[in-house]
Amino acid sequence: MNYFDHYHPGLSVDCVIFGFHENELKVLLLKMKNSKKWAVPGGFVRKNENVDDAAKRELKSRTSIEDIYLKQFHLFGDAYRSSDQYVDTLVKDQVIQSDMDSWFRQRFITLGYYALLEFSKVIPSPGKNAELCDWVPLNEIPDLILDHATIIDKALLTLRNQLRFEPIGKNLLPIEFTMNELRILYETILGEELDRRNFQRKMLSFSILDKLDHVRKGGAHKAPFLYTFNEEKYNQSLKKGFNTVW
Amino acid sequence: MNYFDHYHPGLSVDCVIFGFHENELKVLLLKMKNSKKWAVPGGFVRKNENVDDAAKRELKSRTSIEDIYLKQFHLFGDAYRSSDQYVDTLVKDQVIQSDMDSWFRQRFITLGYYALLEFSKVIPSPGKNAELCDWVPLNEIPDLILDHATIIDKALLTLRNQLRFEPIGKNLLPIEFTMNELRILYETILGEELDRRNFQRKMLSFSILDKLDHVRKGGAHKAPFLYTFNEEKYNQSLKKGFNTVW
DNA sequence: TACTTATTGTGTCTTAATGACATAATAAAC
DNA sequence: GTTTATTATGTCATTAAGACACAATAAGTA
Repeated sequence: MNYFDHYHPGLSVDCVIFGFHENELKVLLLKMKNSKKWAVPGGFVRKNENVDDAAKRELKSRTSIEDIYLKQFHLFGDAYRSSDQYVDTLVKDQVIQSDMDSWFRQRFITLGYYALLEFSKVIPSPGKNAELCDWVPLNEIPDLILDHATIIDKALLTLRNQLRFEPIGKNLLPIEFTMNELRILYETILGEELDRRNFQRKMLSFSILDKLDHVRKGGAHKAPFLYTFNEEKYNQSLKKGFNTVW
Repeated sequence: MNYFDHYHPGLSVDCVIFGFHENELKVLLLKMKNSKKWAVPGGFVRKNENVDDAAKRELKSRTSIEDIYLKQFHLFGDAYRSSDQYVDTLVKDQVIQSDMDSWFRQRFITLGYYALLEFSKVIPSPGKNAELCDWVPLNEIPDLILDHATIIDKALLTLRNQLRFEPIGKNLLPIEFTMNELRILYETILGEELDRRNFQRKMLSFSILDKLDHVRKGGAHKAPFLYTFNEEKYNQSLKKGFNTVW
């Protein structure tokens, strides 16, 4: 197969896939074949395919999930973000066949997407170019290829700013969750501690959560109430926006 | 000259250039040769050029301005955002020579940038592919090629959201301006009226403006004081951000 | 010159949001 | 039954926001 015939030249998409598990924010990464380096899942764009759809396609094949909260956040377009040395190692390690050499030696720009999804629903699948596909906590990111560390940083930064416009917990948490879990998610994304009581007051003031009549038993101490997003109210509030400041 | 030898394939940049003049927000547009349609200034990316630099280059050649506040805001990547019919008219109207035909018939994705600059400093220059380069008020946008109307809409939307992170007046207004001019700029971008007195209070609370000791004479009625951005305080505040909400 | 007019400069008041913190309730462990 | 850690809820002072009043003044008018 000749890549030049089927894909848009010099363009890739990379997806920073966020999940929340055991009170930690994690990203789904691929371990490269015959290498210690990891990478953000990514792919190429078919000639007649919307760029957004290429990202969706890659996401589905890595996670098995179809309906995904997915947003482009930045185009990484520096002239020398890839290099010949990098492709040399790919060929040497037999990650790519030598007949694809000229495709991979192109200059590539890459469009970064971030995805939010419920950890437990994901079935990680490495695909044919990777030997492993796994969740990695944000503070344990391993050595990454190319500028993928930058791509993750920028995704997190965008997510942090996006928090002002949209309560992203809806996409990252399971149907039922405690206020504590929601707050810890916010703290992780914002990188700062929030007062437990004030957070709850503010969150409830948005009127997008339903308090359920049962609690999460099993842990030590007092059992916390469970909450769920009220889809209808959530969508209504989303139109108006959640930030009153201007 | 063969475009394929010099430029990154299937990629363009388009710049939505904002200026503020006579209390109106305007964009700099190009009128296409032999056509009634207008376009946002744009260009291609050289093979060894950062994408950002390609946008800067285009901006400099249209406005003569070197140091520009410029931000990428969205990649427009739908598969059929261009069309063969469109290129047919370009060739027919001799906007492009027929030997460039195959270059222009590629599928193009385009990266949208918005620029903020001081109206009076700009020297509009149409270049060789347009017959006119002129400022157009936002509510008088003419018929535009391709998806350029969408590109402008999205730029304005991004600018509106950006207002929460950065007082963009600094880039759009001349050194000295009245509080009234600053407020009208905000009202235009936000698309809503703001209370004159509350706006002033809020703006001054940021402590990034210096009140000058002279006023703007000439208009009828009481002469308003002039203000200027205090560069040092502005940059300090920018680090912390201007929005207290989360 | 004195008056009119439209606009600017500044202040007040009420209400809402935020930040800091206190206390009671309760599930699990001892 | 008691202890312990956590959750649920409330209070209070401070700050920000929204609505609006009134004095000051430059230019035009009589």
